[in-house]
Amino acid sequence: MSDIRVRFAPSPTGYLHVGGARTALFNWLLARKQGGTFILRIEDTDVERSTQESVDAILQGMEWLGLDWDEGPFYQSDCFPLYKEHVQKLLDAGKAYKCYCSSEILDTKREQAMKDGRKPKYDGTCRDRTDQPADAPYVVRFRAPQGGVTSFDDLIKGTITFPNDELDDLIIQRTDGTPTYNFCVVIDDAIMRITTVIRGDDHVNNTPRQVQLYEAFGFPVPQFAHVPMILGDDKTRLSKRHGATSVIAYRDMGFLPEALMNYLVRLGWSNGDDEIFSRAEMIAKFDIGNVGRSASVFNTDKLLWLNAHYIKNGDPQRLAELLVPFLVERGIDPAAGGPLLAGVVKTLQERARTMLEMADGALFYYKAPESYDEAGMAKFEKAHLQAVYGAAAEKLTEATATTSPEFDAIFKDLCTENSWKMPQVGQPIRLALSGVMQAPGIGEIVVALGKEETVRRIRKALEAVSV
RNA sequence: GUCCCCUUCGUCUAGCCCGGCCCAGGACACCGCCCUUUCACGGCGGCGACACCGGUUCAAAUCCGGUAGGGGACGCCA
Repeated sequence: MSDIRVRFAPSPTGYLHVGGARTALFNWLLARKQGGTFILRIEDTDVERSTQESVDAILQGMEWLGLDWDEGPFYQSDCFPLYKEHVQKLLDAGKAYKCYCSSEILDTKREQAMKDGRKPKYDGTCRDRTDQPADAPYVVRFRAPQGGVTSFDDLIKGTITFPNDELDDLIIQRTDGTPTYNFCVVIDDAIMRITTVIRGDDHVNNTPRQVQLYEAFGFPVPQFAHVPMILGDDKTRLSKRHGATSVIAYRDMGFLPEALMNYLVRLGWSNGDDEIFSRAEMIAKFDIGNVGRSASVFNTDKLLWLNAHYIKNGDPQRLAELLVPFLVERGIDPAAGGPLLAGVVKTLQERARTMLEMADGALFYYKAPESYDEAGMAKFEKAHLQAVYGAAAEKLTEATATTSPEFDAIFKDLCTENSWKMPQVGQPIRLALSGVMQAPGIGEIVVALGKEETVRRIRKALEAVSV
């Protein structure tokens, strides 16, 4: 048991997207590997944009992935008094000051600076102001050190140094008295005794300010690890316009949580040439130091490949349970009759890349074909089809045909007795049973369907070709 | 614009810290062949990259410098 403490701190302004999920995963992995503590904290200081729905969506996403936390969820909105108290401390120590500049003035100054090609930063108007306008609204700003540099060692990117003159006096408390993000993270991470801050690298620019805040309070500065972003296929920041980014959307598209986890862990991190990682393996092998420094592109093809792998090797019983909602969506209730779902799943495991594909492939088991693939039927003479169906129906009726070897024997007999070639028998039967040309092995289908239903479908096909 | 970061096959990456084993390895995708009663699975093979320029060195993907390109940040959002 180590005393490493990490946290995942999403802001509840939307669902859990894959980028956030990966950040959560890396935190979780580090905690689990080292026997540390993984804390979930909801950063909802922006009351305007935070919603309960988002909180629920985030928790749902984490639960689906199996990212369990040890403490929390804590809500920053519950801690306002604590932040206030710390703002006051800084004020009392002269390390923060009240600023009466209106946001309008600030905005115009910022625009002007951008236009002039200067870095837009607070000009320090109120930094040394001595008068205290009585009722004027104000924000509280941190009195950032001037001159010199602030640097920190990043576990992933190495040492990063910022000239202090690039940093301005950031607002730590808004006009309405609420604290701002950069201030809250520091207080929270310090109070929760976070030892390692793992977050997206869009935060590196915030880090020096936070370090200064830690130092102003005399808090120990945690270690930082900034993980690179996940990009869309056009190499820009992943967003809705790249398609699905929500973790739950992947579930609904028929992805397995272990596949998404495996994909995410390999995005930006690697362990030699290994591609497949079980939970236990990723925990055992994960090393934050092996995380790459550059952004990576989200590639659905590879995710699909991993998903296929986990479907192929999954437990049929569990897959069957996961498949039910997809079937119900297609108007089929496997519990209402028809072949045993786990048996159906077995015939589809090597063919489906997603549960959605599997559901589509499973439809014919529960709904006898009403029509037959025309191109497929057209390959055979009508008389041949009639002969095959007639002979097959007769032979199967006599047989037990409840196992695959049994069916194979019948199948072979049909071929030899009539001197037919395998495809001449196989394809017509496949058509009769599934209606389509691409389906699982006929033996598998027959076993799943059972003798009676098989015979029924062949007779139905016989009728169809006899009119 | 300013600051910070990044740069190996189309994509994910190994190798880089500790130069030679790398005319750069694996995986996905793609192409071909084999297996096969369909589709898939699987097997085998192919295509394909060290951003660029200079320097250091007997030797550089690996070290140093510069250039270019990309991303991020610059908010009383997080």
